[in-house]
Amino acid sequence: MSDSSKAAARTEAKPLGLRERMRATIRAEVIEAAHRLFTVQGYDRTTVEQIAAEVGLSRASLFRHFGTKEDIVLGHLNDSGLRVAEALAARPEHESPWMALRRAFDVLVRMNEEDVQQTLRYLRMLADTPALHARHVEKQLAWRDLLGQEIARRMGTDPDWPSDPRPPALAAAALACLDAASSAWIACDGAIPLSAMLDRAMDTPRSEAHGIRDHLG
Amino acid sequence: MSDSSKAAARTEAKPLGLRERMRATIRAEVIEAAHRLFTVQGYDRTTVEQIAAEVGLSRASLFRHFGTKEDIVLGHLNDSGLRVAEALAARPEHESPWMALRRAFDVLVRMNEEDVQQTLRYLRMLADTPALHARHVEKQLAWRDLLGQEIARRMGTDPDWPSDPRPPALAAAALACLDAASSAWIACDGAIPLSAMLDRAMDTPRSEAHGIRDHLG
DNA sequence: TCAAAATCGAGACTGAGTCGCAAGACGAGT
DNA sequence: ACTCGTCTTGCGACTCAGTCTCGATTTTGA
Repeated sequence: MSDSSKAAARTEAKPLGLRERMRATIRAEVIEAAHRLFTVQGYDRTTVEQIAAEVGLSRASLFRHFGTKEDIVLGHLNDSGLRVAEALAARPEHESPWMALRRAFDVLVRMNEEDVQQTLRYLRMLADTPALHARHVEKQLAWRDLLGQEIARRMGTDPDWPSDPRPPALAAAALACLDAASSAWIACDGAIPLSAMLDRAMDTPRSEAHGIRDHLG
Repeated sequence: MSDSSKAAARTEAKPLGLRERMRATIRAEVIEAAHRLFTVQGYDRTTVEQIAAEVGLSRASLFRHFGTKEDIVLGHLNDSGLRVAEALAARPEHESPWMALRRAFDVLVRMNEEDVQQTLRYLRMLADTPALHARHVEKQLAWRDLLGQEIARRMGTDPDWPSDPRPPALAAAALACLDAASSAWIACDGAIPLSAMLDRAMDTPRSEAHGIRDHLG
């Protein structure tokens, strides 16, 4: 009984102590303060010291919560990646990998639609801050591995190709389409829905090659 | 001592030599010394100070030749990107964009084949050095813009889509395939030719959507 | 209530990248 | 050949990100 009650207590009741909750609160506070400073002064002109002072923390303590300055901005992307991966795994088996990827991205589309103006501002900051640009795409490499694994499962393994480049290539190509669609989306100020951009971008790699070939006959 | 001899060599070898010549010589010297140190100690454990000392320069002066530490390793990639873009522009007009991209990459394949072992070592260092990973990805963005422009020219502009995501999506997808092919190539120690990996990776986005479906149907 | 564990602040330290200044090389005019 | 304005180079000093240690404080679990 003590086992089950303990297990129940850990899982059902709040295993989140004061510490955990405080940690989450501080994280949220830091992110908000940092975004405020970033939008006013720009990312590069804002020092970690300023952010720490804004929330009453020391520089060193801030680095305990966020490993790097970039994590303050990009930290949540890890979560997003996991959610996309879950959505992909939940797609029906008979769906083609490419279409499953397209549908998995709908999770992001919905998240973006929750507050379009906010998202536009955020993506714009990413776009015109080179330091963040590099990290942002690096995060997508993690996504690629996540998605590529599921794609590989769906495609099956080919004994002739011990290291088959196709699953990661497919995942990365889809992410490239996502990026291009996002860029086009912010370029037109969200006038054309992100979902439409994504449809058009992801229709390309699949239809273009043989489409053109058919054209040439 | 080696400092003075090297300094003397630099100033006496070309007393009337042009600055550009000197600059190129120094750049080459730095790159060679840096690569030597990197392969021995690893990228992260080698400081710019060490590299500078190795070639008899001050740290600050080294940064005058290479804007960043990463540029010492990745500087030549800008050139490579231009060459791929040239190769793409030189492809016949009737070729499909996707195939033209595939053929443009042959420039890189040929470069890699010149010294396979050297290339493998170089790519391996890029692969397992996170700091370089970020820059490597950033270079890909420059390539994407370069290639995307030519792709857009070939595809023509659609007045309905002022910012069409398809050209950059196609270019980025191709580059994603290139990356996946390279990764798979180094994963199998070059046992399978890079060109074959690239063929397989780039065949994916085009054939998968209907190819797999045909397979399952 | 008490002891172990985790967190925090402070400060020193490393290393990348920037800036301003002085010294040297180049090219042209005399 | 001389010199003057300009451009390049080298270097010391500086900022900032990120790491580490140490001692003090707080949370947690019993």
